[in-house]
Amino acid sequence: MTHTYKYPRSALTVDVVVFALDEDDLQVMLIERDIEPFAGQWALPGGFVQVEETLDEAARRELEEETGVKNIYLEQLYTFGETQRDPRERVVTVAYYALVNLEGHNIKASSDARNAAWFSINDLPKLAFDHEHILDTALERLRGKLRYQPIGFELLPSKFPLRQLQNLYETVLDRSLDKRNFRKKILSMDILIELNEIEKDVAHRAARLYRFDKKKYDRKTKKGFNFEL
Amino acid sequence: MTHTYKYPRSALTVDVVVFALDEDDLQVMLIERDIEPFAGQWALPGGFVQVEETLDEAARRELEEETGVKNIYLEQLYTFGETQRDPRERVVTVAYYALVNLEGHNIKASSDARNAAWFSINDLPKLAFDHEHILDTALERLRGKLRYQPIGFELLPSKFPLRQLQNLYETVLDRSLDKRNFRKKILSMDILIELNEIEKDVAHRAARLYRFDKKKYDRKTKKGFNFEL
DNA sequence: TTGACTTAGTGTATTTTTCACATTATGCTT
DNA sequence: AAGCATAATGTGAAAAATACACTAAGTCAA
Repeated sequence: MTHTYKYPRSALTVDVVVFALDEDDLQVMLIERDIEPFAGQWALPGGFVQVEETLDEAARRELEEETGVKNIYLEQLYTFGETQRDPRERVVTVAYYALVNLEGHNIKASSDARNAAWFSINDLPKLAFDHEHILDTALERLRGKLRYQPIGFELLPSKFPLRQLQNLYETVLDRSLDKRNFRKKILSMDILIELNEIEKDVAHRAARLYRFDKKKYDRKTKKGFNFEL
Repeated sequence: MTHTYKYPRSALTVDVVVFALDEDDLQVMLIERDIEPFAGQWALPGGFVQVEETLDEAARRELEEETGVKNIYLEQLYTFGETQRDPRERVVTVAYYALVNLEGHNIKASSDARNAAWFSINDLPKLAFDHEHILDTALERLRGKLRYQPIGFELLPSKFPLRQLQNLYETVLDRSLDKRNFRKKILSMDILIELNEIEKDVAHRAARLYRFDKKKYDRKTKKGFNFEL
């Protein structure tokens, strides 16, 4: 069965930039394409939007189908509509970015027939389509957003030592921060719950664990929050 | 002539929220619809994206066609893809927002057969589709962006007294600012050129005029700029 | 021409925030 | 018990934000 329209229509897709945090690097999930165009090259997970689903639904569906990742922080990034971005025909793509923590979620890096894998953003392969451009845009947005919204916690397990949080900021913002000032500032925001729990299985003094208190944060004005650190 | 595809496709449109600054209010341009659905109701300017044009091009084209406004600051806002946002069929819209200055541009508020007009954001009519939601999103974005990017100048004529700039911030952010502190801060940013010119035809002491120095701004890091004022 | 009116233009003291910086504490390992 | 690795903590100086009130300049009208 086919579908006929009076005027030509663009195809509409979603693509998702999934970020996660390694020991010391920001990682992105990529998929090895098995069909043309760009067969064999790495690309962002994504696919066609169906007419009966919203864009967010499409992004989540594609992500789960292709990587097994679900129930994550997902936010629309930008819509890319250059006329020649796909060699076959006009394809407009609504890009999303997602944040996951490597530990909490059971990410099957090759759940599908397709090959999926994490790549450090400092060591990326050549990407299909304009996906490098999309990725750059996502990274810029993540860095920007991290400064005034507490989204970084999405990249961490639910319980974490302050050192890990600082590490996250240092990694994403790509500069080092003073430990005492960092702790002072983040604690003064009063959005963390200090747990009666410490790290396990570390070969040195164990650090206290904290949890992000989303409710507490939501109650605050949000306005003027400043995570510049 | 018709166009046939294997799978059904969403229609793709652009809509533009055009902001301008009145004496004491932020204004939005709206168009009175002459066809169903929502005939007779006010809506954002916009229309279908053609397959051979980019999204930005479509936004500028529609804006000029419907309101005569061109050569303005235009930025993509968000893409709205709820399945039922248009009663006829699935329509995904890429929303933009634009900033113009009322004085500089010759805006024909009813250039087309259609009726176009400015409305204060504090006194809006009922809007067609989900355009109220789009407008709210645009306003939130404008307020947010104003805090760390010097986009406010787009709403002013090229030469302006500091009072007008302050007024802009007060109007958009919806709070009052201290005159001395405002001047101190904005001047310390060193992004304005002080002109050897003063206001004309005012019934009191005339104020000195300034111009935004985009080049100077671009040379600065931009990072960490803070227009919180 | 003068006095009243309107808006422009300016400085300082206080508080708050940011920044730079080094030592002691704790628990594990051998 | 000594050594090692990381956790945890405070203070002083500098910079930025804030609160606040008067004089200057020009227009208008009597």
